[in-house]
Amino acid sequence: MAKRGKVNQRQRILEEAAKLFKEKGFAGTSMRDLGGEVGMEAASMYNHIKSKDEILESICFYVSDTYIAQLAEVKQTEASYTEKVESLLRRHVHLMLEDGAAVSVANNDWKYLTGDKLTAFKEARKSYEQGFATLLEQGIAAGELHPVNVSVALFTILSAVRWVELWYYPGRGISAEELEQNIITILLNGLAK
Amino acid sequence: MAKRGKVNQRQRILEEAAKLFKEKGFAGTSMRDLGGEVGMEAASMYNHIKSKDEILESICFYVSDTYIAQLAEVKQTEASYTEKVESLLRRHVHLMLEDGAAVSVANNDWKYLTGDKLTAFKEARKSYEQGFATLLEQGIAAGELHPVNVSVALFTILSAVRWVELWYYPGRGISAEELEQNIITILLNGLAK
DNA sequence: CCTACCGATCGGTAGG
DNA sequence: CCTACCGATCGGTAGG
Repeated sequence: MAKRGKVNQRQRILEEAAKLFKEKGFAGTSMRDLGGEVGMEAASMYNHIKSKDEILESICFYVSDTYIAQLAEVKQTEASYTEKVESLLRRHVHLMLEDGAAVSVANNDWKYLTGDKLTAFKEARKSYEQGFATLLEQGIAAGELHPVNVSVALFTILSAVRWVELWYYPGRGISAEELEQNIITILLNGLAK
Repeated sequence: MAKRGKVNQRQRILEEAAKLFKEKGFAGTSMRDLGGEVGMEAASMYNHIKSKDEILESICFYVSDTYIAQLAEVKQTEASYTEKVESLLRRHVHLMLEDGAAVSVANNDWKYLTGDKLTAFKEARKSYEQGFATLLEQGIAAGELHPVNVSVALFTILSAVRWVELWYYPGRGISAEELEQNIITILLNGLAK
């Protein structure tokens, strides 16, 4: 029998919640729905989590923390700016493939955060965007990248990856590596010959 | 005094609903919230609409109908495939700028459609995607576009435009024309030099 | 971890 | 277009 510690059960609740929130939205998912997936009465889950809001917070900050850590990793690398952008892009695709439900929730349901948590999440996101934008600016200044509007480039890149989670599953007729390479080719080299 | 016919009031309800659904999600918006924005009791709106679900349907199908009409327009044009793709892209950005809230709802809240309407919406979307994909395939076959995976290219393009509505407002330090041109440059010519 | 239950809020209807 | 109200469902608590 697998051990069912408090931590494990909490983790299970968070994982099932991410799947349900992605599918039906935070507001569209009831604690009774979630209980059904976890195999527990709604009331029983309150032994492992504080509130429905706290579940959302855990998922959103897990994602924003990961993004920020990845940016820091890439920044301290010794590589050209083009390579740094490419590397960050690959990490985006990877996280999407590994933890797509959580990324989806952080992208779409962060707006249901409240108070301090909402403020903190917006700040984390802004700080990540600033860091990424700086990378693009440096790449342009160094003559490595086309002199496009940095904000437009930033959001185009960030959005371009978001569909992956809705579309990709192994056995799609394309491997994860090919998927990644295709996205990078389109964004770095463009569609037109 | 402006005339307040039944049709006008219905239109106002749909417009306010699109804004609220975008902001708080379909499930997160109550009919009382909506009544507050429209300036009417929740119960009174039922003289103009059949149900909350019907509001969502009207918004989603307005958007999918528009997309499909734009695709048909572009397809019958005499132009290179690259130009057709560019033209379709420009229309995407335009609709986003003109009717951002509705586009946002069709992108994010279509999942709350039910029964026949859900089926019909999915089919409309699939038919649009097929049509767009065919354009890309033809462009590749003609040697105009890089030989990338068509599905990957399609979804990368469609997603790359979605952030516009969340970010852009006149006075952003960039005009609508520049915005459009930057997005097209990035997607067609790529970021790297 | 469950049963029983709370006050609040939901979409929607009746009747005027 | 409003008042009054319906049954259903919500997030969450008490007590065991």
